[in-house]
Amino acid sequence: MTDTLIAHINKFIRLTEDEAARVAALATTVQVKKKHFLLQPGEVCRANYFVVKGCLRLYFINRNGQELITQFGIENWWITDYDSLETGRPSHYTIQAIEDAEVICISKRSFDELMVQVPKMERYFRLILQRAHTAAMRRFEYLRDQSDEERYRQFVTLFPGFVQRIPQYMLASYLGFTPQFLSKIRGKKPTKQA
Amino acid sequence: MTDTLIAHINKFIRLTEDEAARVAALATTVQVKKKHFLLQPGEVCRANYFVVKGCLRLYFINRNGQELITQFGIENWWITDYDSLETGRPSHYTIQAIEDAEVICISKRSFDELMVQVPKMERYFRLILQRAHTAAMRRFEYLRDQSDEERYRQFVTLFPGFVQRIPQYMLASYLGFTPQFLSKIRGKKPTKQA
DNA sequence: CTCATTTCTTAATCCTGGTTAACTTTTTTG
DNA sequence: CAAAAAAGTTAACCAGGATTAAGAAATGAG
Repeated sequence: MTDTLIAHINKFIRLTEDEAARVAALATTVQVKKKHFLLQPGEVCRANYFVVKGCLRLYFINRNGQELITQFGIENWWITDYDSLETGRPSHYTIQAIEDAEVICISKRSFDELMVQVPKMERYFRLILQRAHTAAMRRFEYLRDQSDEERYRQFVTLFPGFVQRIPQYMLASYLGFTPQFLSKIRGKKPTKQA
Repeated sequence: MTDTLIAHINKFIRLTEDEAARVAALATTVQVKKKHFLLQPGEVCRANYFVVKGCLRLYFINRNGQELITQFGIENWWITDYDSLETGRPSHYTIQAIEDAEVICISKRSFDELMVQVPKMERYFRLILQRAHTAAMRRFEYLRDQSDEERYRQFVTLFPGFVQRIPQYMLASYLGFTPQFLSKIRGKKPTKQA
C-alpha cells in the first residue's frame, strides 16, 4: 500500500500515473513491531524509511550510555541516517519503532534506480531535505533561546496529541534534559508561559 | 569568475561545457565588504550565496538582544535562509560578511530557471542539502554529548586555522556560550582533552 | 490475576556555565 | 597619531538542571 507515499509526493511535485507506478515498484512495505529495529549501531543504513503509520525514533548512545533521541518519525515523515545511507559507512544511530508501525522502504539501490527512472524525484527529495534542514534550524533556535522548561511547555502546546503517544523519558531525551527534570516541572504550575 | 563554483559542482555531478555555461549565465558575482549585509531581519531572502572567498556569518537575535550565530559560511560553502528563499516569507536572520568577501549569488528566479535548464542541478542541491543535514545532525550530537569546554577544545583542534580568522565572541556565540566563559577556559590549562 | 518490568516521582546535593560589572588590550577611524 | 570603539579578561555571585538514590505507580506477560 504505497498510496500514502504517492499522495505525499504529489503534495510537492506532480507525478504521472506511469511515474507513480515506478515509484511504487521500487518501494516495499514493512510492518515493524513495537521495540523492533530498522537500524542498529555498527550496521550500514540500508534504506530511507517513510512512516505510513505508527511512530519511530532515531537515537544514539552517548558516552554515559544514555540514549539521546535526535528525531521522531511519525506519519508522513522520512527517517533514516542519510550519511550512512549515502556513504555506505556504518551508522552509530539506532532506528526503533516505539509503536507498531507500517513503513515504506526505499533501499539505496532502489533509490539510485529511482533517480534514473523518475528524475523528478530528485526534486522531491531536495524539498524533503530542505524541509528537514529548516526544521533543524528552528530546533537550534529553540535550543538556544529558551530554557528547558519553556521548551517543554511550548512542545506540549504545539503537539499535545504527540506528547500522549510517547513515554515521558523519551520526550525528555528529545528535548535535551533528564526525565527527573521533566517530572519536576510537570509537578509544578507554570510560572512563565512559553 | 564562477570557475570556483563550477569546480565545486563538478565534485558532485558532472556538467557538460554547455551546462556549465548555463550555470555561469544565471549566477552573478558580488563583492561584500566586511560588516556589510546580504540579508537583514524582516527582508525576504533573495538568493542562495556561494562563498568564493572570505567569511560570512548567519545569525538571529534572541529575546535578550544577543546575536546567536547558527552558521558560518567560508570558502566553498553555501549560505542562505532556505526557508525564506523558498517560501518568500520574511526572514528573521541576518547574513553578514565578517571579512571582505566574494560571493556568487543565485537568485530565487535564477534558481528556478536553473532547475529547468539544467535538471542535473536538482541533484547537486539535493546533495548539498544532504551534507548540510548531516552537519546539523553531527552538531546536535556534539551539543548533547560534550560540555561547552570540551566542545571548544575540540573545535580548536579540528579547525585551528578558522579560529584565527574570527573574533572570539563570535566563536563563543556559535558554540553556544558566553565570551566570558570562553575567556575563562582559555585562561586555564586543559583538564580533560576533548 | 499476579509477578516482573518499565516508567514516573520526589528530594538532597552538586556543578557547569550565566550574569554583572569593572578593567585592559586591541583595533579602527578621523 | 590620538581618541574612540570594539574585543577580551577577570572575579564575585547566582541559577538552571544534572546526579544520585529510593520508592511509587503503571504496564505487560504468563
